[in-house]
Amino acid sequence: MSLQRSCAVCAVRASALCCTLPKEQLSRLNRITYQRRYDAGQFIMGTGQQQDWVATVLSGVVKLTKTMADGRQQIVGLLFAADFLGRPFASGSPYEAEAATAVELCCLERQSFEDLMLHHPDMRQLFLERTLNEVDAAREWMLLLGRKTAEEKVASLLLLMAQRVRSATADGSAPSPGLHCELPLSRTEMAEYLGLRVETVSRQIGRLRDAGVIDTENGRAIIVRDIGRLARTAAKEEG
Amino acid sequence: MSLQRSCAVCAVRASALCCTLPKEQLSRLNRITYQRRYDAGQFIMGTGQQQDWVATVLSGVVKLTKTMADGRQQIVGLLFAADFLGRPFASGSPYEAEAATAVELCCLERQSFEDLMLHHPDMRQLFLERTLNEVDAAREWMLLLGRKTAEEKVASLLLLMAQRVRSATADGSAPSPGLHCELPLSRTEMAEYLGLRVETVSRQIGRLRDAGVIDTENGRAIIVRDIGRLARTAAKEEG
DNA sequence: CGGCGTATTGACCACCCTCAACTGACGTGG
DNA sequence: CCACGTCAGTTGAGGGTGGTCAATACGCCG
Repeated sequence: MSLQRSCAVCAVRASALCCTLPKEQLSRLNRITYQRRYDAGQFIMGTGQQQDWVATVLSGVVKLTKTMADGRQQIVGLLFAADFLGRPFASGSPYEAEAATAVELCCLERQSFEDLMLHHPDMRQLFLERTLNEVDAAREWMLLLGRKTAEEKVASLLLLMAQRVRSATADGSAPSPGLHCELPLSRTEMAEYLGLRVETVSRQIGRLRDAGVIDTENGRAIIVRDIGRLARTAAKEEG
Repeated sequence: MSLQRSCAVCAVRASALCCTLPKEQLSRLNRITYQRRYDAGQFIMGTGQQQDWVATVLSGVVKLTKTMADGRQQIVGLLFAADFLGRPFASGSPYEAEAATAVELCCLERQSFEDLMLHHPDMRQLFLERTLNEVDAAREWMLLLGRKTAEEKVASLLLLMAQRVRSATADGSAPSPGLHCELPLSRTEMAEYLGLRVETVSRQIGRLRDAGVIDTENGRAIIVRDIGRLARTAAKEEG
C-alpha cells in the first residue's frame, strides 16, 4: 500500500500545492509524506468517519460523490493529477472519494498539512486560490445540472474531458485527424456526474456519433472529430 | 449611495469576516470601507467587467446567478447578512450578483481587502474556511439539482429558508403554532435556484399546502406547520 | 376603475426515466 | 475449443414528471 519516491523527481511537483515549497524543504516533505495506490472502484475516504489525512493526486482520477439515503448518487467533483484531496479544518469530509481509475496519492497527515500552510504563505495562498476555483467550477456545474438538456450535458462533459486530456498529453503529435481521448469514466459514472441515467447518456453519445461530431472506439475511448460543433452543442442557443 | 456608520456599532460585526480584527483596527477599517444600498432587483456586480471592490452583506439577500447565451438562468448561491461578496485574487467575478431584496453592503477596495488578509492571519483563515464551506454548500446543491424530484427540491428550499430565518430571528417568542417565514425570493427566483419552472414551483407549494405541511400567506410568506414532514419530504426514501 | 406584475391553475405534450431485452467483450471451466 | 456467466454498453417500447403555452386570479398603485 505504501511506497517511497523522492519529491525531487515527482511528476506533479511543478503543479501541485507543494510547488510553492522551496527546494530546501523537499527532504523534510519527503519524510512526512507517503504514497498510496488504489485500484479503479476502490473506496478512498468517506463521510461521517474521522478523516486524519489529506493527499495530492499523483496519477489517475478520483471522483467525489454524494449519496442520498435511498441510494441516489451524484458525482460532485473530479480530481486529476496534481489536484488536492481532503477537507482541512474539519474533522470529516462531507462527501465520499472513490478511485475512478487506478490512482496514486501522495498523502500526509491533516495536521502536518495544516502546519505546512501555517508556515508557508505561498502554499496557503495557492490553496486558497484553488479552493476559490473549486467554488467556481461547482457553480458552473450547477448551471449544467439545473438548466442544460441531456444533449448539452453530454456534449459539455465530453468537451471538458477532451480539454483535460489535451492539456495533459501535451504531445503535439498528429493533432488534425481527430482528438483522441480515453474517458476515465464509465457510462454509469458519466450519468452520475450529469444528473442523467445511463441509457440517456448512451443514446446522446450515439446521436453525437451519428451526427459525425465524435467517433467511439470499443470501450471508453472517443475521438472528437469536430470540436467546434461539440462546443456549440454544449450550449445550444435555440437553433 | 454612500453613507457612513461606525464599525463599532455594526450589526454584523460579530459574525462577518472583520470579526477577526482587533478593536484597535476598527477605526482604520472604518476609514477604508464605505456603504452602499441597493433596491430589490438591482444589479450589483457582473461577469466580464473588471471588478475592483468586494463587500460584506450588512442586510438583505444577494443572489448570485449564471446566465447562458439564450437567457437560461441559474441561481448558484444566496448571500445573507455577514456573508462575503466578491472574488478576490481574480480580476472579475464568474457570475452576476443581484439584490434579491433591498440590500446594504459594506464595501472596500479589492486591493485593500487582499492587504488586510495579508496582515491578519485570523481573517485569512476565516475567509479560507468560509470558502471551503461554500464549496460544500455548492456540492450539496449539485445533489439537489441532479437527483431530487420537484417536490423534494421545493421542500428542501423551504426547509433551508425556514432554518435561515429561524436562526436569524432568535426571538424565541411563540414558536409552537407554526414557523413564520418571509421568503426573500419570488416564485421565479425559487425556480431559478431549483432548476425548475415557475409553474412547477407554484404547483408543488400548492401540494404542500393541501397536505397541511405549510400554509401560505398573501405574498411571499409561508408558515411551516410540520417541519418534520417538510424535512422528510425534502429527501423522500421511496415511500 | 383600469393597468401592471406576480402567482395560480388548466390542458397538452416532450423529454427523459423506467423496464426490459439484446449485444459484445472478457474470463472461467468443462 | 466452445459453452457459459458476467458485466458494461446499447437499443427499444412505453409511461410519468415536469416543461410549455395560455387563461385566469390576485395584489398593488395610480
